[in-house]
Amino acid sequence: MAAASGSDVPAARAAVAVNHLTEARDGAARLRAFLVQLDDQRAAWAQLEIDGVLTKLSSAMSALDVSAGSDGARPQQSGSSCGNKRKQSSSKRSQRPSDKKITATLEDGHVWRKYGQKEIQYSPYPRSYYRCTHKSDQGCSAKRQVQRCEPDASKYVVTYYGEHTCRDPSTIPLIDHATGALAELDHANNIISFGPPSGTNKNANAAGAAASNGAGASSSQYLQAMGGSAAADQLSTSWCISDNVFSSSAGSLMQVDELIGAVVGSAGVVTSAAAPDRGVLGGVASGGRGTASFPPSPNSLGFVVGSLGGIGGGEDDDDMFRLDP
DNA sequence: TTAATTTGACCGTT
DNA sequence: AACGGTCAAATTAA
Repeated sequence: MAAASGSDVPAARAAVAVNHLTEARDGAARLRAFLVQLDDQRAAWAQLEIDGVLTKLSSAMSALDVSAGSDGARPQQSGSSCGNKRKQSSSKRSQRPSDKKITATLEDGHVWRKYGQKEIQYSPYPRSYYRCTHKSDQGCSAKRQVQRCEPDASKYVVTYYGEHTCRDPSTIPLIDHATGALAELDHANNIISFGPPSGTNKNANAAGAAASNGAGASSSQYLQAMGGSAAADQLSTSWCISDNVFSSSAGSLMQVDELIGAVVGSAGVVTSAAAPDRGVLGGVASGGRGTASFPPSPNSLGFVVGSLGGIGGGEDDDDMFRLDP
């Protein structure tokens, strides 16, 4: 690459600038690390912003063509001093989310059933609780919570808990060959699978339903940003894996996780490979009556799942696999 | 009629 | 005692 460093900016001044940039980057990284510890949707939003700042800072540093200590920002997570969490009792409350993301659509390839909604303190928007539709069917323990994003009401903060153990075609996260994240299906082998394993994506009846109105408006542009019709073959919602940070400046889908370092360290930020979206959109638009509740899960796919003769007991579900002393 | 959503009550955790 | 997660009866939609 053309060195050209000296011609535009005097080396001395460039060094000073880089020094400041480095400090700024470190500060931003620390702030982000702090935010990660907060389990707040606003914090998540702030992280997104900080990611952008970090990217810019890195770019600026690169532009100055100075290699300012690549160690730069260290995550410093698990704040040994400032963030001492209590205990992690094995209670229903402290089930840690396997994934958390800000998204514009509620559609994620799985079929959910809402079982509750609560007003949350200090939050203008209620939180909705969903569980996998196949909980009663197959005892699938996956759950998710959805809440409008406070800084940007057109988006949602979706937090996932547990993994899908159901075998319904519509809920099987197909394997992402790119990542090679196979194996998942293994532990659930004992289940009979109907129909073709992959090809049968029921591309939702997206039926352009898209631009319906109000709420939907802003989401359409969002979808477009996410690459439109990403082949349905990779809707892998990467459970627990979470190693990607989607943060194209235009704003797209990002995963909030504790992988601060990944972003901070490198200038070039990842690219989104798999948008866990199927091009369905309905979701957002349809709901909305008077109350500020969430739209029902757009599960228009009528899938008959084979009954697997008694999986487990059935009723007392609720506590997933946990035994309360 | 069945299935999904709504909504207030209940209960465990903090 | 407050808050948040879940239950379950009532209601609505398909």
